Amino acid sequence: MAPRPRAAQAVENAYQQLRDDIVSGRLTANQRLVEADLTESLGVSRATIRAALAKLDHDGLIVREYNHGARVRMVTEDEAVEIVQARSALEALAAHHAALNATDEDIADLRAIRAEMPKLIAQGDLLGYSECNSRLHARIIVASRHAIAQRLITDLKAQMVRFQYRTILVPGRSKQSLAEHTAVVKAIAARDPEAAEAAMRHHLRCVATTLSQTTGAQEQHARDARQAR
Amino acid sequence: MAPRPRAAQAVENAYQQLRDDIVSGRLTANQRLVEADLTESLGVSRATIRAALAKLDHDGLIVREYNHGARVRMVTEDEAVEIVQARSALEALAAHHAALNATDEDIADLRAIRAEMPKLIAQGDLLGYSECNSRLHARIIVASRHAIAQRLITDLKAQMVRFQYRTILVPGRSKQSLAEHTAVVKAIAARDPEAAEAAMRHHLRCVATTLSQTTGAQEQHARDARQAR
DNA sequence: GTTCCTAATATTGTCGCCAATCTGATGGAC
DNA sequence: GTCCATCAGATTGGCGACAATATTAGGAAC
Repeated sequence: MAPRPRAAQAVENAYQQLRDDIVSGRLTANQRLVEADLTESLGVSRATIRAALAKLDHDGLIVREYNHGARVRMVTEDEAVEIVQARSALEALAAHHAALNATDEDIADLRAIRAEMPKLIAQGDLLGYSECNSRLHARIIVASRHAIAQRLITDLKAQMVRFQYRTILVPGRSKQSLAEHTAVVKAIAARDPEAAEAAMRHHLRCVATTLSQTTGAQEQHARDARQAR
Repeated sequence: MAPRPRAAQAVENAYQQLRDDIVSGRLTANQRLVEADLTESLGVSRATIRAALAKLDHDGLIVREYNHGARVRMVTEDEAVEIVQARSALEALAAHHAALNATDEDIADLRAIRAEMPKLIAQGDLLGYSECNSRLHARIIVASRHAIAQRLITDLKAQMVRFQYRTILVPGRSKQSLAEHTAVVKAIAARDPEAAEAAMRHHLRCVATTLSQTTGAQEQHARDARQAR
């Protein structure tokens, strides 16, 4: 029952370190991850590196081929769009179930989170808004009581980290986003599954569209950074 | 480019062996998987066992807790229903994209597979029908050209192995299933995304309902087999 | 000059061992 | 008789070394 500090987890540390390096872009796309090198740079054994690589493979952040080692698997813009589409399908499902299963406490929380959003937009704190956005989505999924959807969406979001602030930076997007979120919360509070599902689907379709439109300079940048094995 | 027989992969063998043991039910629910025991029974080293357990964890077939080892994670009926619901959302997405992206060859394949189904039902070969069913679904996903949906659905199906023949055994279900599949193929062939999505959603909703109805004697059996740590 | 074969190197796959941690039991104190 | 501390057994976490495989460089034959 105790929190259990349980520090000094070698694999967890190595995993987090590598994950940060990939997400932050310190490791470029398709870059090879040689286990011996990681052993030296991270100061842990190869078995530990190997376990960490297995977790990164699980997250879809790297690809491993037999006897060929691991390479950084940078998500392309096209894949990001596909991920948002898949999230759309799953979060619509979650919204549906949230409308069916939400408790009064769930709904109070959702309303509280949504109420924060206009303030953050007014302050121009887009980073804070994006974080608030994530919290709202996460809370809806919890309210849905749908464990499978929760797990899948969490996994998908892990692969989207590189794009998490992309859409909200588009001018005018934040206000539209707020309206969409409001509609979702309202439908769940009204315990209308169909409306909640439709509102969430609409919201994420807009996100996908916005994401597609940013596919220009960014894609060029990705090509520049790419390097052969 | 060569197929590369590449046999005698220790981890792959151990993984397949354990996977079969779990799927077939030779390993009961919540049973502990002690690495030392597996080392002896499978005749491979602990590092190999460990890698195999990581893959099984990735598949969701076992759960691993820190310093507590691994236990068999038998999917319950309730979770199976959730998995079908998530598949429904994702396969509806795939059907939508299949209608958008299918080539003439894709459609010809889909029609060919669908044409096999009535024969198998007439012969009473429900196992063959179930296999044909899987092939049709898989072919639709390939035709969708949606890599993310394909990966997620494949992962979900891996967790459903224990229930793969459950629904088709329900009397009268096979004929209904055939009609549903026919509607999906027809909508994709007509390149009507909305209709394809709706048909697939309807089909999997029926599967989920059928699965829920079988939740009785089976669930009792699961409770009996359960054992403490 | 090109191509194919061979060998050297680099990298991953697998193994056995020791340390850290958790579980359960035993024994003493109240 | 009950409860808590201590200790022994069991099990996993982490490490270094060896074997298997792929990549690459070099040289010989045509």
